[in-house]
Amino acid sequence: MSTSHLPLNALRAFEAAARLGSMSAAATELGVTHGAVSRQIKALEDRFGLPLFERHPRAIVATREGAQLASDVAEAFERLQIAVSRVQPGPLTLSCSATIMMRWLIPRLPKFKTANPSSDLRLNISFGDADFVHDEISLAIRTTMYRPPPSAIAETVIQEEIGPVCNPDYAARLGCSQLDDLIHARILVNATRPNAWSEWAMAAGRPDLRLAPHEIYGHFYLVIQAAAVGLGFALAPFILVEDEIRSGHLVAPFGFVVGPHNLQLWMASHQSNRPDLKAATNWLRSELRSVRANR
Amino acid sequence: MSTSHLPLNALRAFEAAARLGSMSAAATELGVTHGAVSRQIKALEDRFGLPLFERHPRAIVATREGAQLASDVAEAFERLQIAVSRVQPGPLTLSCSATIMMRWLIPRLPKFKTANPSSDLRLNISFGDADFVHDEISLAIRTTMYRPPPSAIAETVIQEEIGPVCNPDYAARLGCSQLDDLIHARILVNATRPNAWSEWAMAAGRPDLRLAPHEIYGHFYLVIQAAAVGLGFALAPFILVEDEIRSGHLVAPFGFVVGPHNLQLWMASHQSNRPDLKAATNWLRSELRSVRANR
DNA sequence: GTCTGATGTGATAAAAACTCACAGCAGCAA
DNA sequence: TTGCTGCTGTGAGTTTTTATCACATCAGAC
Repeated sequence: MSTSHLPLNALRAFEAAARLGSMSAAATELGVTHGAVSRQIKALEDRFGLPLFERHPRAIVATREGAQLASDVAEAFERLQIAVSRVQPGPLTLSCSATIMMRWLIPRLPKFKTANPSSDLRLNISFGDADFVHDEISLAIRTTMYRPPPSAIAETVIQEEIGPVCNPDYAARLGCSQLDDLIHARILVNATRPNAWSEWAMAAGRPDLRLAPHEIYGHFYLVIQAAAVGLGFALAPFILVEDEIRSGHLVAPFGFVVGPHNLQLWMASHQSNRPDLKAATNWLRSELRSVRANR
Repeated sequence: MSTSHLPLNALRAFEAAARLGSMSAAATELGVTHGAVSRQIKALEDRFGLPLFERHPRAIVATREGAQLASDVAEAFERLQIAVSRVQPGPLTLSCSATIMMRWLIPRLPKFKTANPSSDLRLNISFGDADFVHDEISLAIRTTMYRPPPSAIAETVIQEEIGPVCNPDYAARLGCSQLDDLIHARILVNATRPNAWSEWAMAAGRPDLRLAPHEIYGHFYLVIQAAAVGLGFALAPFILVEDEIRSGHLVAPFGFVVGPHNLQLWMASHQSNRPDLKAATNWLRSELRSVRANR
């Protein structure tokens, strides 16, 4: 089968189904009905004369050949997309966690827009692994808790500084003269960083300090919000509470210490020639470097 | 533009047109009319909002963006094709020059078929550069006059042995007691190896021997045929005249010497797991190694 | 000046892809 | 068991895309 007669659309439908593990999901992604995807995949299987999926009542599982094909085809489509995006660069897409987005990036966007008036910007909320090609991400802020994917170039920008923060009245009520006072405090925890408190205790030179969690929240900004209204202590990176501390809504009676993680910028390597990406990288790098607790 | 909405068919038409430098040629390759290709490319240009080709009355020339896109897209399609051919291996395709094909490979095919009865074989005539992916070539015989493409793994099999050959009556008439007798002979030349005679003179230890060509032929087998009917001396690799020398239709009064080129096998790297390719490679390697002049 | 070999395009035909609606399947819960 | 759910498969019919055909246009070649 020569290049001239590759069943391109069928391969795309197949790749999506294999990646998502579902024809219906692939159909949604492609903006068609599940029947269309089913037919395309059937046609592909007929053409190859072998099954690409095992059908189970609630799921499809790629066969050995199907999995191999899907992986190879996915890489080829990824390259195609990169090729096209070079000709048609989309908006500059910044990705970071919901919390950094809400508490740090969005408040600074007007400044960014002023500094980069011609930038066509789009925001993407995600944390951890990022698919730079599929999600068309240009630039991401991540911690070294995660490794950059092969399609991205990582650059460490700053060490994360972490510390316990709470409502000023709560701090006054509790009395915060020494770290051990925290034992009597309500400890608020973020589910995505379950070890944060013990990491902090280690960094603060008190690895013996065992603090039992009172509440666990799914998002960092919920933890911070809870702390701000006096429900206890959140353990927060300075970058996420900088504004509240300046405004007096939060206090950090024990200051901040350098934690075990670094903040990185991940740049889409296939977009590294975009001038707007370079500008945005420079701007973010410099803004992030100015985030330092007054410890 | 996300992967889900890449204009795959238009990109394929565009890639073919860019590669062939002509929409009509692309249309032929794709098995459609030139109008279809013209429309696809137009649609692509409209979509990107920029011209991909400069139109000239007799030719199209890719713009800077077009050339970049074509090259990237070509690589992606090449990967797609490799991915598909892994699932659907086509026939085992052997490529060599017309002369090796006619005079060496085809006479030995019955032997090959006996040794590899299950092989589905296809022959491809070409020399010099080979596009292993597009032409679906599995294995090629080439000389070191050419470099293997990145998609192929080269293995040197044997040193080419070259020598002047002619019709036995012609040799008798001329009298061939020493190399200088060639000065009075009619020298036949193959256009694809214009330096062969001087390379041979060098290899034979007589770099001073200048032999003026009398006739130039476009194909090696024409040169050999001309020599066989008594029109003069051909300078031939032993592998191409082995059978004629055995049968007495040609003689090599000055024997053969190791020439400047090696014979190589080029294997399609993306097919290296095919068992039939391994078998064919082994068979060809061993048959080629048995080609040695009795010098 | 005409011919030639290429591409562009309007109208129309063919093919491909898609939708819809329903069927079938097996896990799950009552 | 029985019905419910979430998925995939498929016949019939429709929509959309793509291709063809026939002709137009262009500028260099002869």
